Amino acid sequence: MKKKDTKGEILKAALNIFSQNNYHTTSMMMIAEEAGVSKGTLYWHFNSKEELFRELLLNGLDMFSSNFEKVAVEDISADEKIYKIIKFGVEVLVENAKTANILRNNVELISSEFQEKVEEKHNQSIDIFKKILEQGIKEETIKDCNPRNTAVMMLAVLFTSHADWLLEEFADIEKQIEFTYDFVMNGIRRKEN
Amino acid sequence: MKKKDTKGEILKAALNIFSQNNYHTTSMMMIAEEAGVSKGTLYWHFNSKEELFRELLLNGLDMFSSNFEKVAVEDISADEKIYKIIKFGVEVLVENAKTANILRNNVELISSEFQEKVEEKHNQSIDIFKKILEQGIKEETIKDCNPRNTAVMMLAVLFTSHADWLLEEFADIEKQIEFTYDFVMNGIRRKEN
Amino acid sequence: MKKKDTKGEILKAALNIFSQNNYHTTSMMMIAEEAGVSKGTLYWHFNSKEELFRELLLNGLDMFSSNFEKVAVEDISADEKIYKIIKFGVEVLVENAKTANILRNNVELISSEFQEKVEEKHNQSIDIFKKILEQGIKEETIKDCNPRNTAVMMLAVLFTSHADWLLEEFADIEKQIEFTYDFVMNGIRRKEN
Amino acid sequence: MKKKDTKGEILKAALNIFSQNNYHTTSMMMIAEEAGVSKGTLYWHFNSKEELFRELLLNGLDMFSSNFEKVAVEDISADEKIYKIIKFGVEVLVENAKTANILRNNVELISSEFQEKVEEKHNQSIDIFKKILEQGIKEETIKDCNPRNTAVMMLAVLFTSHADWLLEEFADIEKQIEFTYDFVMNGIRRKEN
DNA sequence: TATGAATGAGACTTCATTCAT
DNA sequence: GATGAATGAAGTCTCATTCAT
Repeated sequence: MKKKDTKGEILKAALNIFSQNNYHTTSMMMIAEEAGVSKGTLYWHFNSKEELFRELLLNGLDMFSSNFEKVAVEDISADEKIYKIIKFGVEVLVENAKTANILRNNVELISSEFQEKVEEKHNQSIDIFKKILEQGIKEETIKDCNPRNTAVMMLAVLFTSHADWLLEEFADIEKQIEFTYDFVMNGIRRKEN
Repeated sequence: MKKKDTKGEILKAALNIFSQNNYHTTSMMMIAEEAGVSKGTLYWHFNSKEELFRELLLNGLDMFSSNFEKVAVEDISADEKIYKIIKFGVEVLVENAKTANILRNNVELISSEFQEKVEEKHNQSIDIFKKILEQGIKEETIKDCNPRNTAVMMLAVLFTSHADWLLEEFADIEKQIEFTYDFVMNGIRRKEN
Repeated sequence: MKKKDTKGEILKAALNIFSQNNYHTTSMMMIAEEAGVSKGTLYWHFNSKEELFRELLLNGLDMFSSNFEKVAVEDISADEKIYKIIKFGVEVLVENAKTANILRNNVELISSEFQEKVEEKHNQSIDIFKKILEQGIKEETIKDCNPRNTAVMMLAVLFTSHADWLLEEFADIEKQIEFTYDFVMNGIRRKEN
Repeated sequence: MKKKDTKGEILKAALNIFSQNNYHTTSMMMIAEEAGVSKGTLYWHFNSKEELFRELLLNGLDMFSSNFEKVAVEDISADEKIYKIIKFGVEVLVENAKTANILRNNVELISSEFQEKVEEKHNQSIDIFKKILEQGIKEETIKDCNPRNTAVMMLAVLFTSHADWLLEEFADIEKQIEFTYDFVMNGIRRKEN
């Protein structure tokens, strides 16, 4: 009784292919084959390669910024918010390693119009981080840093690294969250007693 | 009486073009035009587009890892080494913004053989950082973290973020170095007195 | 209680679209949208794009040749026949501007088999004109020209020109008929008294 | 010692193919094969299919309007000018039957920008005819007609018909010229003595 | 050394047509 | 009768690469 969800199949296939390659080395043919449909079918469901890619990438970005936002408005301390965001970030990055790869493999993109949209999302996330940091400064748990630059660094830490490791040492996500949180909060210097 | 250094011109042109675009959106024609030579000339000096790109990218990576290495073997404390490396990293990233862009815009690459070489360089840098961290742990100035993961994070912090800012708040490189060093060493938590 | 005349709607829509574009720039999708039906419906009523187009074009051609024929067999002088045919031609061309455009925009066509059919209709019209001219020669009102070539020229005059003008000077159809008739009958030379 | 004139070969091949088919039924592949070069070579010499077609069509149109202009400024009577133009038109149309076919087969075209250029050339020719007719009216050899409409008709007569016949009855171009001239000047009515 | 014409594989995309529902 | 998803052939165009000069 259930209809075939071809569009879903295509998106799944595209996720696979785009995460292993990048926008330019991925061809519509590759996606069609992975999805088990014809090239024409791709164009029935999406107007262009870019539109298909957009849907994937923007969905991915949304997954982050929307959740960041949710944490940001909770009625908890900045410290807890940072922990939650890192926890969420690491978990999602691990579970959606493919999406994360698409994000990573396509920093640079196609049409500038599109690029702007991506940057906008990026800036949204940075703004959210910034506000949390400002809250923390007011609460006197975060030191009086430049919030914007610090936000950029936190995002860099969150996005750049995790997928690379998992296969190696941190099979244990919990440890990875702790590690990341500690790095961001305390840095690497040994506290002298 | 000095001959035209055509190969040099080509490399300079390629640096310009590759830093504004990426590997796949850059065509040999664009490079030839920028260099003021014909496409054929490109192929006299380089066997392929990939080889030309390789020279640029690998040179860029070398610039970092070789200097990291130099710092690593100096007879100074780990703490000082970290400072020097960050200082060097930020300065070079700023001065060689174009090369840095190539690195950023082409995380993902072409042939897997090439990709391995890039990863190898990357791992070299990580190893150097790791050793410095281990030195620091022994010296008891760095806390007892997982050195490899910490090294990855330091590299992420160093590479991902700087170009974005410069135009904005940190016209002053010194401040940027301080900021980065402080972030890595102490994190963002406020020290209670 | 009248049923929806879907086939009629399709033909009307096709007339609109084909008259603004031409066979190759008109897609089945465009016609389907204009008709407010799905592409599948088009294929229920017509076996192919060509068949749909054929119906339109051949209908258009028929409108002319059948009326020409009617005039041809009337019991009037050749002179009167020519006037009637020009009158009819101009009027119909004006009223059925869309059909006329289809005729004009698709001189060259698709399958040669089809093309032959179009040429056949064309030749039918020429033959009718030829006979009228021969009648006129016998009646000594038409000069002793080559009737076939003259017929071709009359058809050219009739079909090629009218649509272009209407918007300009001849809002008045009567004048246009007079002008065309005079051009064909008397040419442009001034009669000397 | 003579170099291969590849661009010339391509144009010749394109003329062949475009005159037998039309813009949309002619593919770049067909032209490449006819010219004995690869598809890529077409794009070395022309930026697009449209540009290639443009060169052919606009050249063709120029051939006419430029020669019309030359006749128009000669110091002869309007009557003689008309004869010369018809003579030239018929001769060229016959010799360049292929170009003439391209003109005929592509009344409707591609980009509207292009279409405007074609219409401009068309209007140029009409203007030239108009001026000649006005001269004739002043000289009292042409009757007092509407010059613009008459010009349109003359052009229609000139362009629509000739190629079709030659194969048939008028192997003799001279006769064809006479016939056309007579049709335009005197129409078909028999002069009564 | 240098050029630029030529090549051909492969990319994106369109669209007439089919067919299960 | 009608729908719309699916197909696949065919078309335009790009571009790394080669090669005769």
